[in-house]
Amino acid sequence: MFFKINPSNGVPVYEQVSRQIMFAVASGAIGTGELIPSVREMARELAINPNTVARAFRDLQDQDILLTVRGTGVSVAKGAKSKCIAARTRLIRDQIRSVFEEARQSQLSDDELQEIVDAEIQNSKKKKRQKN
Amino acid sequence: MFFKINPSNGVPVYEQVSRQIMFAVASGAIGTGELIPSVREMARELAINPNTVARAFRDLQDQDILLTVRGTGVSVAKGAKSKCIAARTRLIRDQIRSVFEEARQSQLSDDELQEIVDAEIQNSKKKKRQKN
DNA sequence: CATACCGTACTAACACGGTAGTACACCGTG
DNA sequence: CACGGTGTACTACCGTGTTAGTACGGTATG
Repeated sequence: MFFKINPSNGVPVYEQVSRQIMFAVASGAIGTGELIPSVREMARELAINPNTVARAFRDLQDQDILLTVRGTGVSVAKGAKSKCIAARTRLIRDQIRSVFEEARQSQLSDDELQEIVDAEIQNSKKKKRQKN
Repeated sequence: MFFKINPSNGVPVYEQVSRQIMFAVASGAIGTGELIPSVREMARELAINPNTVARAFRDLQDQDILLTVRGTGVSVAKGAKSKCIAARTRLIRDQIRSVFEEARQSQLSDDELQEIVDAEIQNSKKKKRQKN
């Protein structure tokens, strides 16, 4: 459970946290029923405020992705994995759609857009290979 | 000079304004030396505050893209077009890179990412055709 | 029962984006 | 010169994201 937080990203920190948890559940890094690190511990690891982590937990709890037991901790709810996989796909797709939309209205040519996308997707695959 | 502002986009309004002006210069919609609408007029058209427009103007002026003459108005600086074209490409590329980066770290598979990208780029081309 | 850890709730403070309103200096035109 | 339009500067205020600190109730463990 070591993810990265970018405080100057525009994206609220609490949303970055909830996304990363969702991603971990989607990829199976955290399994159903498994306990996740506590608010305080995660806040310490990520060097952010416990309240910010708590907010992320609350959001995920409202979506029935996390299940919290007072005094014990927070675990992954039953059926959360499929929800997280769907949410992940939706999130990435919406972002891609948004960028393409902006590219379109900026009068960037289809060819140039395709060129950039191809170059970056190759770049991304290369990084993935380096990581593995 | 009719662009769209999305106040609940996460992207600051003043940045949306400066981007749209850059895009207009890049695509040739506004030529070098040409006067652009005044702070107050643009604010009225976009239904936002004049201060927000003024901030966008100031940013572009600092980048030597706009040239302001007190009492007269704001015009497009010489050599701004190539700057705007470069900035546009950089902007789109950075956004795409950022999304791919998030997709990669979310453990989304290359195949699934490629699938989403292909579908959305087709979608984008279709919209462009509809517009023309 | 005592302790430690858990999630939760609350208030105060700060930074930033945005709005609102006002005032000022400059330029073009009549 | 007077007037209107221009960009600019400034203060005040609000909403939101974030931090900081504190306090409370519940649970596990000894």
